Amino acid sequence: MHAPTEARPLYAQVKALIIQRLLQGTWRPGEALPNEFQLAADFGVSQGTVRKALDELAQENIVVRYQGKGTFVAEHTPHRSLFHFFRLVDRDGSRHTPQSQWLDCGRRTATPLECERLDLTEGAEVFFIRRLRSLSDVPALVETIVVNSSLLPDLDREGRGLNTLYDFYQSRYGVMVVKSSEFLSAVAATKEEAGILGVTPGHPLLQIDRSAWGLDGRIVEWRLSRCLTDRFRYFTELM
Amino acid sequence: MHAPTEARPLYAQVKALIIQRLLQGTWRPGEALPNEFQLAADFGVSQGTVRKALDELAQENIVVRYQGKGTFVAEHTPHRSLFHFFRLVDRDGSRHTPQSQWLDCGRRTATPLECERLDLTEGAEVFFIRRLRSLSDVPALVETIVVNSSLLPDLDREGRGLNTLYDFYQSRYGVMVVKSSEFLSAVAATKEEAGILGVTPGHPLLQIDRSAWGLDGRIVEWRLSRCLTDRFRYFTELM
DNA sequence: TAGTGGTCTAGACCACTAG
DNA sequence: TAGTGGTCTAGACCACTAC
Repeated sequence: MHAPTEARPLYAQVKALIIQRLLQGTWRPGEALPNEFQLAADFGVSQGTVRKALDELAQENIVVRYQGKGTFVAEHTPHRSLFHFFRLVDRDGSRHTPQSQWLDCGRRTATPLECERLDLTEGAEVFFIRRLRSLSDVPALVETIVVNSSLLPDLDREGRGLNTLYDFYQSRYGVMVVKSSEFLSAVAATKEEAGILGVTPGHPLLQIDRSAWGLDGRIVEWRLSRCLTDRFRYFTELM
Repeated sequence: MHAPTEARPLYAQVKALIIQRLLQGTWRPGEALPNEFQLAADFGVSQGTVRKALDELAQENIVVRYQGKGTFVAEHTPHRSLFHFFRLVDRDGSRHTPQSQWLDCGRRTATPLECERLDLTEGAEVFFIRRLRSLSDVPALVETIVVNSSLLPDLDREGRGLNTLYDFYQSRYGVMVVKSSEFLSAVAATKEEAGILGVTPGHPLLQIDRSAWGLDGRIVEWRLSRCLTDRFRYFTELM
């Protein structure tokens, strides 16, 4: 039986309840959820309804399901972070693992643009990282990462020098990045960028303006990357 | 009952059979498919199995389902083509419909690069289009489109001046574009491009190298677009 | 009112994993 | 062998559409 007051389908309600528990930390990253029948009994619905909820969560990379083993909270390993969110690939389509070199970082008041992108009120404090990323030891991009410092406190102390951040956000703060959107454009390298990347000023760079959202729907991070695409290209698929 | 010789799940077999019928033209674009029970009886499976096949086809934009109405072959209207495959949006995220001006077109022997991209043997004939696309009457990009002329014969006679091609491929040839992949990079405008787009040579342009595949898995088209991103940006989402 | 897809249930059996 | 998710079925009822 279910209450007729709630308009959404049952499976959507179950899905929301599971997300709620994930946010509360009921199950940690990598941990197994109870099996379908246990969840079904728990929520007072049939196993098929739980299945539909879990299938949707699996499709959104929030849980991972293995036949014969169980359903697990998706873990943002460095490999997964890179494979999923880092879209620069070699000319032949192959992927390489980037290295990171931190150039600068610290806390400061958010700029108006950052407030807009991070959905912050004027004057809020943010933590920023400026870093150089290389592929096969060749400088590939410079980027500025800005995070809401209330969402990820002490990142400046604990995260220094990290290469992949999304897995750190999850393991350290329980913040799971589940979606990002990007605006791409072609720009000319500034003098500073040209110096870092080893090209002449004005060299065409691919600018990636990315916002990343967490499981709770709040914006976690904004980053602006300026990439050399002489050796590597940005790959995407549309279906 | 089902034959135990086939390893794939039943719903996947049903899905493949439906795709086969779509390729044969059993149901035309925009037409309704038989309802779930009719298809189930037809294929000798249960309605739930047909549903799973149709749900996957709907997710891949191959069919469209409306509660109370039926399941229809997805129609590549100009609007859908643009909304789905044309990724340039205004700075504020809003979409505009581009206009097209054909600069050149014709038949010729494919270049080695085109043979590679279109999976053609050396010396094959292709049809090409070179056109300028504008947004709100402002030149936005120049692109070269190359198609396999055996897959889309007489496109040069019948398609002259068209703005959106994917819906034409479908309505004229029954070729449905279902997937594309793109490689993006930042490049410097050539003299010719600069002239057409109204900028100075060397101006940064976003290059989009796109291949598009049909329902049968064959490559339909390759295009290389070089876009001004001063006013517009390329938008994409990662989940 | 009849026909469609959408949801929900209950139960059977299969395929894979692990001790 | 026991436990998990994956597939498949059968049937009930709901929500929406069109006449």
